[in-house]
Amino acid sequence: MQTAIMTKATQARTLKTRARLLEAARQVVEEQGYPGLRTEEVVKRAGTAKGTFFAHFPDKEALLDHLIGEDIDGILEEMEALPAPKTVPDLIESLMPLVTYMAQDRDIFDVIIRRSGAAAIEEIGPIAVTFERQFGIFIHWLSNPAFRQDVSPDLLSEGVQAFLVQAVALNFCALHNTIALPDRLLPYLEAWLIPGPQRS
Amino acid sequence: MQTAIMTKATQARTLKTRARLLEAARQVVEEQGYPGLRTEEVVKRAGTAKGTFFAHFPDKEALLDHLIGEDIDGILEEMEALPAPKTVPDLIESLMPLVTYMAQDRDIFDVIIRRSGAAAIEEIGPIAVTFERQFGIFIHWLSNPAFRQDVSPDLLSEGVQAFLVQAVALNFCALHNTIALPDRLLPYLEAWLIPGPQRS
DNA sequence: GGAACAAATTGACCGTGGTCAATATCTAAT
DNA sequence: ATTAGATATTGACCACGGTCAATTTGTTCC
Repeated sequence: MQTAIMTKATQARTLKTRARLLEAARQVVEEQGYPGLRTEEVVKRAGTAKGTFFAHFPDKEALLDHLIGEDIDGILEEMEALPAPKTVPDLIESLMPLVTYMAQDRDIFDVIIRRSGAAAIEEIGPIAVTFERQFGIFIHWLSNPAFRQDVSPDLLSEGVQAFLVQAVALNFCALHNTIALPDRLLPYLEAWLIPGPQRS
Repeated sequence: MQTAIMTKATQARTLKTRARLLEAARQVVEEQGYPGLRTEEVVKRAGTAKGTFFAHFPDKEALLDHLIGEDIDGILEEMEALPAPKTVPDLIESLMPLVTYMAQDRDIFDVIIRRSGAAAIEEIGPIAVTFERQFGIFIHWLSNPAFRQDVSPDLLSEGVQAFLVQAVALNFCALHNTIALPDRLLPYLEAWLIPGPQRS
């Protein structure tokens, strides 16, 4: 029987292998950090051949996507538990775990940026999912009279993401990293979320 | 005599080699585009050994930095010749050459982002320079009563860069690329540059 | 059990960026 | 012209991500 969707067939083995690969990868990351993650090492610890790795993940970045996605999900978990911030400094404080995570390593940041939007509809990865989730949190937070009301919370949310990325990116830049992340975010987000009165 | 700074010594040869490498690279890019750029091919056409390439550029990305930097400089040249835009749609139109260039290819975009801030003070690359130049243009454009006056043109300029990057990034994302770049930029920049009146 | 098919696994192999000790070339001082 | 010291060039070599035809393992039906 071959109905339209028939996703049965050998799975127990596959699932175990995948789990072993992920566990091994976690271990390596814990010991050497993300920059030290080598597929060869993962495969060695998982006790599989290299080809097996690439049968489970289209490329190394897909593994990073998975791992980083999990990390970010954990952070968002905490963020969701927080009360909605009512001032910009509060907002920044609530954002800091996420920001610090993204700012920890240049390569991680690059992967996050590259994967934050899916490259094609079929392949929305874990990081892309976390960005949607993040987006939702921001919308919720920004639907608040404490912040500007002349544009939609959706738009505000996109802007916060844009400034957040900009702040972290500048932080990696020697020319501009003398200023701490929260201090950089403050003027951005105040101007974006609570614009002052126009002159003229 | 070994004074503090003594940057003399064998140069004619070096300069020629470097020029050959760059010329070869340009040729390859013209024929195959940036994605098809292989150091081996460059080196082959320049008639040098691989090691020579890496004696002239710390890594392949440094070459890309140089080439892309030149491209962007050409675009900024045109932008500087333009009159200062007085409305957001005008601004967007003036920005489009830059935006389209950045949006042409995912890998180029990644390099641009990674290099737009120097990784260390000593190594400000061509792309980083173009971003400073860009920044200056924006400041000039935004020092205009047509745009909001409650924050500095510097801050406005940083914001424009942030939104610009965000728009291009989202454009690479299948989930969000149904909307054209100028249409995506419009709400961002109107909300950023001409915030409406606050309610309350 | 075993035949027949599907799916997972293997590891030798490749492409490409990047390294480095050895060599060739240049410059300047005598 | 010769020598010494610096600088540029070379190409064999390595690291590491990724491929694929061959093989093993699992499943299904008789």
